[in-house]
Amino acid sequence: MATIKEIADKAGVSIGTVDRIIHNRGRYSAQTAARVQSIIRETGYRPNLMARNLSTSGSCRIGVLLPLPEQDSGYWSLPLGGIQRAGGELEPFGLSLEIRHYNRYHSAGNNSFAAASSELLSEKLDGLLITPLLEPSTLEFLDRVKAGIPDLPVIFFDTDLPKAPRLSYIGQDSYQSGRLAARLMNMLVTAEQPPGVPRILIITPDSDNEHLKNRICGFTEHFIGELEVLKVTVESDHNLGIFHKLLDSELQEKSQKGPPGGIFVADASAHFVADYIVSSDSLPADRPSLIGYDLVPENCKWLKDGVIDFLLTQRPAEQGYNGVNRLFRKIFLDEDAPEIEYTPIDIVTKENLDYLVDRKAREVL
Amino acid sequence: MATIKEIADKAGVSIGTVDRIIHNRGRYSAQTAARVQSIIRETGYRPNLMARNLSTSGSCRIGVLLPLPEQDSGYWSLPLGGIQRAGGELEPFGLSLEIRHYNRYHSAGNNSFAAASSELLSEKLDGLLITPLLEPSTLEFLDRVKAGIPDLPVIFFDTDLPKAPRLSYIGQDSYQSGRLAARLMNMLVTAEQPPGVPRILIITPDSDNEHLKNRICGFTEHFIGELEVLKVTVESDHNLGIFHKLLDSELQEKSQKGPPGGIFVADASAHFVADYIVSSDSLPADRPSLIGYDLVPENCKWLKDGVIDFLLTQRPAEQGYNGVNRLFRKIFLDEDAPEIEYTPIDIVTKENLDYLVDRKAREVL
DNA sequence: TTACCTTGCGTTAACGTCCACGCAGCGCAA
DNA sequence: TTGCGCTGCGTGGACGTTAACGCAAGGTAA
Repeated sequence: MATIKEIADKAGVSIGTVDRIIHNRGRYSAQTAARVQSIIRETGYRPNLMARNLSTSGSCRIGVLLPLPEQDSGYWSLPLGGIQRAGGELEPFGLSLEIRHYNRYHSAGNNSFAAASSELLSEKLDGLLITPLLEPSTLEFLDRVKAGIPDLPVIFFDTDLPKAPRLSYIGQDSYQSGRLAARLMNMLVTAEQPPGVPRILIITPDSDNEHLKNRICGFTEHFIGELEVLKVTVESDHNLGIFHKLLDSELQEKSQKGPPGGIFVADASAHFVADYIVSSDSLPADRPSLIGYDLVPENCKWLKDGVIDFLLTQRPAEQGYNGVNRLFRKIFLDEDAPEIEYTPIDIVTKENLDYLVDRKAREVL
Repeated sequence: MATIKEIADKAGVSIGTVDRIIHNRGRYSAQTAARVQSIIRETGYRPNLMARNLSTSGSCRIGVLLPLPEQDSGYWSLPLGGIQRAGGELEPFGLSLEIRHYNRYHSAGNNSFAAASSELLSEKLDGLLITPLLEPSTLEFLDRVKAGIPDLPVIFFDTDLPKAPRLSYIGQDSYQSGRLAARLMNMLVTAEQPPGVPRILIITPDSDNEHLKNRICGFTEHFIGELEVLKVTVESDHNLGIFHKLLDSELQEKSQKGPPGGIFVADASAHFVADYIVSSDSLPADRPSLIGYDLVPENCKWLKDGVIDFLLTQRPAEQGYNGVNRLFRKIFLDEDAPEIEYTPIDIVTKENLDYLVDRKAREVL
């Protein structure tokens, strides 16, 4: 591999000049620049990263901004796990993380987001990984970032804001996962239920979340049978009592139709429904099939117990891990990340759960 | 972070002495060694990897030994993809790979394995990643390796040889995946078949492969219904003609029992069965359910077409990727790998296939 | 005694890159 | 004329580690 010294020798200049040309720090003539550039191209020179890192005592600080880990049934601890794993693995190479959380349901003024983002702004960052759930606040934050550090690489994960100035997005195809849920539900209800057209309940918080809408859209377009959508309106985070009351009234009111053959829960709160199912007397011993999302601890428990039949998930830990990794490689190696990266949709049953939950999370169960 | 110089100052010796103690290269007294060691512990000193790598112009050469990529319906190109991806990602950090293939069905004398392994032996290697399918040859090879480079880190993937002197194993829980296949088959045959006890065909090459045995064991122990095992004896690699003849005779002889309700193919050759199903007149329009293994291109095609219902897989690309990564981190950072690492069992349908197949493989389709 | 080990250190030049300097030559204004 | 700033370079130290080398002090054998 060629070194700066060799380039310098070939060009008949000193390493200082080559270095200035490479980093266009001025102090060279256009002619020498052209000569050196062409030699660099010819030799296929690439800087030695070890030397560079040693010399600059290269630190790569990545700011991370995501909701409080315990929110959404603990969903956010999953990407957080991946983020921290990547942070640990890349620490020997000079990476450090600045992780901040915000309350995604604290909408009145969004002080929580503002505080967390301001903290990040005051750090000297080389990259930014964020979940842009609160669109206006995020855009405002990015404006301020841009004013301070003009071309800071920013990666979104979980949710996209295509119009925002981001490097790339790592996330999920929620429509397709809803479609897959429908296929599985079709199998379940014809296999385990009495003949006849099954009635299916779709449970979703009444939020304007794109993912939830898309999952439900994918589900309804591909499910064969009668569907009924039950929106559970929750002001802030979910809550067991609310769910139970809503499900009670739902099943009482519509009891003439009989119990549902299956329930599709579009977010991570399937465990609330599972709680309800096992504790409720109004449902027959022949439980409805239940499909939900995400490997939060409570969901895993009910999957193991057989109350939840399937959990779908789109590898939140991998999203976090890849986000950090991509940013690091962008900053450290100037390697380009794909603009959009979808993580695979996993189908989880009690048979393959164990190998999908990482060790730390498994200890909780 | 503390440096060697700081350690040396605190201990009242020179950096040369500290270095010799760290690498126990002799030339120091027991007392100074003890003093320096304790200071190292106190300060939590860890060597700067950039500097080390720069100084040694550190290269990390990993030898890889696996079957020919096209064997087993092209299965081996999947881990190979992961291996090459890791190789590319870690190349900036000084990693280089020496990849050699062998013919796993060339059993008479196994010249192919011998040739490939000898080639690797003549390279100056820092680590070894191998698929030990041919046990005696592998053990012999490892003996020769050990004679040359006493404690070369060796990682097995795909298949384990617990008694061999290896660092760790990265692979799959094949029993559990068979069990999962049984659960899915139960759902399929009760959902899509006429009522009554379904008859299921299990197809497997008559090899002594542990994975295949375990998958079938897991399947038979958890399937509810009538089972019939059909062993397709193949001398070397699979072959379409053999499959078709065997299936023909199978279905002719036992036609009084009616066509099978489902077929479970325990290895990557489900696509041969799919070929047979669509081209055969002896089967009704109502096709048997079909569950197979692994995302080889032909399997993916039939999954997309709906002839194969489910494919199970245990992330072969991730196995290869992790193998290289673990070795690199062992060699470069002296970081310990877990002794056994199981990759998750994925359930693949036509709905989630796209995000599980990497770009290069997708282009083939 | 001389010659030649060994032990226990210290010194120093790499490794490739970055960057703060230094310096000559030139133009320009006071 | 001096002084100053700019352009276009070269020089050399630093980053932390490695490993070759040097060198006394002491031991041993001839």
